Amino acid sequence: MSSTKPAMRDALVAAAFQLFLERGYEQTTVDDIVALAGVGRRSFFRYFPSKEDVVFPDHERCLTDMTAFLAASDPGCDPLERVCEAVRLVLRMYTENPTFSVQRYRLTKQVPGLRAYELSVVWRYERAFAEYLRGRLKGLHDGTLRADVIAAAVAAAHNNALRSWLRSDGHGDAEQAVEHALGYVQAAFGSAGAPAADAPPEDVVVIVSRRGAPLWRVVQEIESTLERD
Amino acid sequence: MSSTKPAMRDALVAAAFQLFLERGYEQTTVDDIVALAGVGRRSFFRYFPSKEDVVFPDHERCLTDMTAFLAASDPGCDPLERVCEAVRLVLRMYTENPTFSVQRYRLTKQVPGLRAYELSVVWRYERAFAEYLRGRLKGLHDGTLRADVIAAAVAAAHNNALRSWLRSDGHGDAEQAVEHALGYVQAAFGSAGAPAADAPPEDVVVIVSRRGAPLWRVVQEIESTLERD
DNA sequence: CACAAAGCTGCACCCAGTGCCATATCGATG
DNA sequence: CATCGATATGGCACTGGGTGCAGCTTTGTG
Repeated sequence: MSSTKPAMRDALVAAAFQLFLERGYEQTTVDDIVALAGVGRRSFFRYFPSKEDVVFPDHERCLTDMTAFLAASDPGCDPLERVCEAVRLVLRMYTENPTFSVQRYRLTKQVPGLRAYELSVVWRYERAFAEYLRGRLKGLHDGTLRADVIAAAVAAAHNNALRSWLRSDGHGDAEQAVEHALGYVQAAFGSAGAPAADAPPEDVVVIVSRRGAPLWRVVQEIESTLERD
Repeated sequence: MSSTKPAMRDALVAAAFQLFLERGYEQTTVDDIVALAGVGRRSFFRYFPSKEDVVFPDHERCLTDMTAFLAASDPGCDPLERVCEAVRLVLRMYTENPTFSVQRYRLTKQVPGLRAYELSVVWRYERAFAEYLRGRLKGLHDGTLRADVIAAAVAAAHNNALRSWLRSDGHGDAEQAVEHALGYVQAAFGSAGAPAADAPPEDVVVIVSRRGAPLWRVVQEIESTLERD
């Protein structure tokens, strides 16, 4: 099986986090880690391409899982909804190990190098969203633009909720927070993507403004909404 | 003056790019660069904290400029519009040196380390947007969430347009492309932020619908629009 | 038991980045 | 003009992440 092998890998992660937490990330050398884990230095780099990778041991797996999840989508489903579903998948990875996630959050928050690394990881998730959306929105006006913007918005919503949960030391309800944040994005782009292959082009524009709104405001709103096509 | 001093800095950038373009980034050592520039190795790190920084020589300045620009905003202006204005500022930095920007784009496209670095740079722009928007949307429902999501959307729109311009080798019209992309974002979040302090609550409802539009579509649109508040 | 494949280790090496100190350059001042 | 001090530069040695290689051990298999 795939879960019984990596005893050494887990030992390295454990040793690394123990040292990171008691001395700090930059004050810990790879030699320190392998000494504590009782393995050779070379073996560390067999399991982790770089020192930073040991902080995000499961992201690679999660990323491939998520990509596969998107690839296996029903071609008729709502693309935005599907991406939101993928986000919930990612969130689950964090909530499965709350204490670990919180510890990692504290580390990444104060070590610039780790923050940069995390950024590149998050970016890969966002790219996965965008690639999927590009495929679904292909042919539509501004398809790739929409795909990129929506992917970024979804990722930002996820991060916002996740970070607030992490700041609460894993006490709040992460699922609910993410649900709320995704709701906001879905409201903003509400099926602004592909209205499913079966729905023909439509021309419904709804503007809700408030009594007493300055006229220029209403006009602007109409213009900008129309421009969406 | 501030523009007459950094002869050495410019020489280092020139030497670095010459070597990067003819040998590749990773095949070029810092020693190679300083040898070509005819300066001491230590001086390189005096001007650039890391080898990667030499690829983005002006981002630090641009970032502080942009932050100052946002900080100097009229408190009554439309926040989203202001952020879009800031984006145009960033774009200008790219379009001022098209050939340089295109060369850099080719480098970052194929060197993972540089891509990661660029990511962290872009992230700082996005954070500047988000911080500004957080200040402007403070107190509103989901203020920070909106700020983060809108900032991400704006940055994504900018990047989408910028990258398409860079792929065209700087031939297309970058301004127009970014304008179009920003238009999409403004349509999606059309002043969903603060309706300016002077605008009191309004209650105007305008519905533009094409004859024969499916009713569920209208309802969905109404829901999503109402939720924007 | 023999043998091969895979995993682990140590070693030597490259290169980015840093701290420290010596030197040079230049402007102000007596 | 000489001197002094601030600032810019250069050289040097050192740390530490990351890699290629070659040898050793373990494990599974006939």
